Amino acid sequence: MYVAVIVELSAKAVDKTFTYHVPPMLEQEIEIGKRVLVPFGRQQLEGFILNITREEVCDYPVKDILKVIDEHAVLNQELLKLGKYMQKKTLSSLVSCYQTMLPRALKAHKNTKVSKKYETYYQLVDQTYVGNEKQQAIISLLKEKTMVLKKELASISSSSLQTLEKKGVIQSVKREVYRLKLKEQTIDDKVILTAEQKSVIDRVLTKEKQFSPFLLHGVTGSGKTEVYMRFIEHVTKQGKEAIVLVPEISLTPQMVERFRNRFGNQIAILHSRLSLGEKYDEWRKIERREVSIVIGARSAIFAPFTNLGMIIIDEEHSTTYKQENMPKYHAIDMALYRVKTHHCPIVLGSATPSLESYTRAKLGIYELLEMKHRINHTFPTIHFVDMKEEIKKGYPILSRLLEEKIKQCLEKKEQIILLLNKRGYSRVVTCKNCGEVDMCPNCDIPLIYHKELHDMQCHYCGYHKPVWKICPNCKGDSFQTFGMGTERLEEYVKKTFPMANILRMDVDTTTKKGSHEKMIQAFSEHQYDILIGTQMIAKGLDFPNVTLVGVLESDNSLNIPDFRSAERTFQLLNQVSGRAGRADKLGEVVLQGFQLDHYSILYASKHDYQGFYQEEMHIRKKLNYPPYTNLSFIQLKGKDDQYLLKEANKIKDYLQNDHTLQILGPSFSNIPKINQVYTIQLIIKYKKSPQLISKLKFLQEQYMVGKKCKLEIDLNPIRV
DNA sequence: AGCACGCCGACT
DNA sequence: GTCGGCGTGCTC
Repeated sequence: MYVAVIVELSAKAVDKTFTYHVPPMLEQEIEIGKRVLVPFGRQQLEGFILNITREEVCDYPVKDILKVIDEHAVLNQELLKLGKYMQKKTLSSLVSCYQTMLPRALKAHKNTKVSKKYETYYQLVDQTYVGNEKQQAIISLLKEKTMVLKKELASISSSSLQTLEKKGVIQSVKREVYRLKLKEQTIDDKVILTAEQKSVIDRVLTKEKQFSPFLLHGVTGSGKTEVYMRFIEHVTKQGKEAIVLVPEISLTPQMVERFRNRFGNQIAILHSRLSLGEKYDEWRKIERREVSIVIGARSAIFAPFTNLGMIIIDEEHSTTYKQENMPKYHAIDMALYRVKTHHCPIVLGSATPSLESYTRAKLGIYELLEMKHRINHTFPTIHFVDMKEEIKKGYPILSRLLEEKIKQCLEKKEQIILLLNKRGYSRVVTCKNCGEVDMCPNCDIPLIYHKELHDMQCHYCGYHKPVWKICPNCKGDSFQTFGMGTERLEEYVKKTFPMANILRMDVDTTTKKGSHEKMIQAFSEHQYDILIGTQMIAKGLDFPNVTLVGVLESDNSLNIPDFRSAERTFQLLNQVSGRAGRADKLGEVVLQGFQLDHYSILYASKHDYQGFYQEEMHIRKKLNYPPYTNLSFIQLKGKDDQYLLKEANKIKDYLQNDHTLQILGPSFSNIPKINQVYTIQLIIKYKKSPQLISKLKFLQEQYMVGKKCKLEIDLNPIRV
């Protein structure tokens, strides 16, 4: 017997299978999709079995496999095929595709330390034995309950426990335990469906046994989650399984809780804030069919179910569904591929679908479902405040209007969310005398002042240093600061409203595991009146008592040089304003900014998706951007920026031979230098180009070795 | 990723 | 004359 093995190394040169002989001892154990340990050159590596053959003719000496690692295959046939599809879609090595589909504990890698966790129990074997007092206490406990935890018995007397085991009176049993501990379930309040919800459910379920992609366009507060739960209820009743993707599950604990309350232990949860052991356990629950529902972030799309009945992707426009490092896959691509194999529906839900998805719905590639009404029938009122005026009048942080609204809100004992997508205290520190700016030595961007830690931080490379005492340039000792972050906003709001309880949520305050959940919990229990936070608080939070949302620098994201910045701004504002006034109370939103007449902000304030879609599509057409064209993205990274520029121009010349391609750049990336490494990029626009993939593969090979720079390719990038 | 092979500069 | 630099290429 011989096996074709792909080894754990992720380099172009080893992106192929290697043939090994299977010693007769191991023949029983081998199976496609299992991991094996093999000799490879002078080292030993792990790899996946991709094929098994009886005979093999080779012109080289074949080595034996050393060990079969798994009892059960970690990759089933479907996932093996999906990995090949991912490889094609992302131009990454096949083995890296397989590795990303698995939790760390099951990746083919020598240093995997994560394993199953066991608890030791004891049971009584000899019913007749009579011992001393301590021993009898243990025995009677075991007579009462057949299995008792070791910890519990050892607390009576660990030495007696040992004696009894040695004498064969009792016996230890190991049981696998799952590490993820969840809160107790509460009562599930199953609501009465609206007509809109009913018709959406009916429409999808008529196609439950075929590949059928749906785009569910439902405004915030229209009850999408309830619809998802009904789908899942139906699917699991048919004995099938469902996957639900959410952008970042640790930010949406309420949603998980609702699912858990309805489906209890049928759910596994997968997201990045779980420990490696917890992730592995959740995976095992799926593998052993102990659950039929998975709710999780991007990588949960690879849940090894074999009888999928539906995939639901909530907030389908979210950028978190695209992996930023290699393999740069998009979860929606993977999901579509899976539902095709399983002949089942997929529901992409959003209040603000991506232009690409909405266009697909218009073209009939997706079936469009709409939910236009909020369950409580009100949209929040939106106020605009031009900060140019406010600054002149001496209100640079909170406008007079927002301050007044906060006051009113606090008097009514209602809650407030303030969003500012910048962390730290102030953004730039300059010398008053000579204007010198404190910059990051590794990244060429200004350092950000953090008051609590009293240091200067770089938000890109993590570099930090003490605050200047004297200017290194002119020896001056007075400085001024520009720009505001959440830390400063918190300080200001505390000063203005000393009686209010204020909670700040950003990367700096949520580093500890579980702190997210605790903070959100505390805020929802009204332990705080005002929640101040970055982008991370905008997603899917559902607080019935929040009646005022203030967005500071709401037009900030428009200044990012990306053709999707208007779309992002629209999505963010829509989402944020959806947070206010969800229950019976009327909500209000205050948008502060400098260019509030921008169409993305105007349409967001009118809750007019259609209007935004039309206008943005018009611009995309004029400028030849997706969805009217396809994009590919090439990045060159290296320490010598002049060299990078030369190489990028060479690449441009090479690609420009092909007249189906339009090349933009080379240009420096948004953050030109991070950690001493420069990034230069090229954007490739095309309608149809049969040659492109092979050209990109050629480039990939050229830059594999021997160059002073690294080349990265992103097909269909979501950030440029 | 490792590790050897191999072909050019500064040393006992 | 040799030691060692790391560019190139191979690993079943």
